[in-house]
Amino acid sequence: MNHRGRGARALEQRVVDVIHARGLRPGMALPTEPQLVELLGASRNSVREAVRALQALGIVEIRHGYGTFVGDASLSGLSTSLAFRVRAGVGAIQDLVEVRELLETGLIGTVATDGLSTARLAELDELVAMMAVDSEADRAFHALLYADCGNELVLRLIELFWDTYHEVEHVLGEPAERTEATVGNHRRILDAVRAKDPAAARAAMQKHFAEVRTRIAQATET
Amino acid sequence: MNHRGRGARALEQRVVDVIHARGLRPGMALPTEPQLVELLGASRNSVREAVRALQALGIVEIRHGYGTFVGDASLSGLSTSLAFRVRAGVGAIQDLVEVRELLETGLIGTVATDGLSTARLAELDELVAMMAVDSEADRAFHALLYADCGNELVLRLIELFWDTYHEVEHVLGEPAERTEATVGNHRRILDAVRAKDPAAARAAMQKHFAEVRTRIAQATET
DNA sequence: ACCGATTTGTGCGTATGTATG
DNA sequence: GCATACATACGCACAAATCGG
Repeated sequence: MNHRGRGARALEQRVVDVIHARGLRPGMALPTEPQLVELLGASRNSVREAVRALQALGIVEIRHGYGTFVGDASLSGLSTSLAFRVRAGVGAIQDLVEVRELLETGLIGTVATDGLSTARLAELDELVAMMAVDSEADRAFHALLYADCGNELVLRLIELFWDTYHEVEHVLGEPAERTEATVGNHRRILDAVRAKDPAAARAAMQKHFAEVRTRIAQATET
Repeated sequence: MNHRGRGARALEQRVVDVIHARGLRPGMALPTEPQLVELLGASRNSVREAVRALQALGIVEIRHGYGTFVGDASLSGLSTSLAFRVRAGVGAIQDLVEVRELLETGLIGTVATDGLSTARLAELDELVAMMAVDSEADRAFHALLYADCGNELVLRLIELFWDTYHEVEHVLGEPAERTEATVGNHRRILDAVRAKDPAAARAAMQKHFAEVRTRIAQATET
């Protein structure tokens, strides 16, 4: 047994340790490859592979011919991993929607309790109106609904799941028509938020996702 | 000279394409490095860097001296990315815990409604008993609680957020003692599930996370 | 328990493309 | 345009790990 742990992953961690030890912030430059080779006592290949792995996780950002910089660890790694997962798995689409439902039904309760500004409500009204003809309005609606919840992570996650869902929806399913039912569901959600009625908001959200699920079930059966 | 597309990311995608094209399922072997070199027309180092990036995302699993295999995209490798994000100040620990709370309070309702087998309940009883002395029992409890929910994705996500939380907890805070209050909260959750009382289960879960949040608030103030 | 084949891990050298000054 | 520094890519050789005979 190596007291250093598995060689491959150990190097990645040591690069991260260098970042933390030097107090490097996102956007700042890492030591150059020769410097990392000298610091970590490993060959160029090993260092490069470790840095490449960290790039896949969004921890560092490599710019050709310029240098390696600290990244912001965006959720792009989760995105590609999820995309692979839904293509490999069978029931993965339902799982994806169920996660969205868990997050959004929970969040809509707090949003409805706290309430939204009249300006924000007006923006959402407009998005609902456009939803019948513009599929992008749907995404914008869900994003804007939780924009003020103060949780950046859950915002990114909802956007990420939404994007992944629509990628695979287009690949493996029919183009979902923006039916009157969909628009009506979103309007009910918005009305409940405007009335500051958390229970009604949750119920409307559940009804919305229930219809999404049935639409998926129909598409996957064919 | 080289093929089109950005060298690094393009190779990763092409390796993934090979997996999809051959219908490789998780656990099955990828072509060997020399074969990938032949298939993709790239050097061995480039292929290795691409595969290492995929390993960081859990898409493939590399076993020294044996081969490279399709991974299950367990998302466990992404905990370092999320942990880095939190430590870099991009996201907050509270956000992380809030996402866990949203997922688990939503899930525990369905679990309590459907009920669990007596065998599963006995296992959970045992984990609660061990929780006072074994911190790993806490993770196992939350994992086992939703093991039968039929949603593999949400399971992995809960594991991911739990691992990330405990990584940053160890780095930036004191080792959290398994207090009697923690054990009691988990017992209350379990009792509510046994009684098939969704409302009580959700309430117990919220109480659990409320105490986690206060513990975080105390740690971040110091 | 050893051997040998296979596969991944590591190290080194060199050439090329790219951004900065 | 030129020079410098850097990342990128390629090729080769050897070490380490695993499996099956």
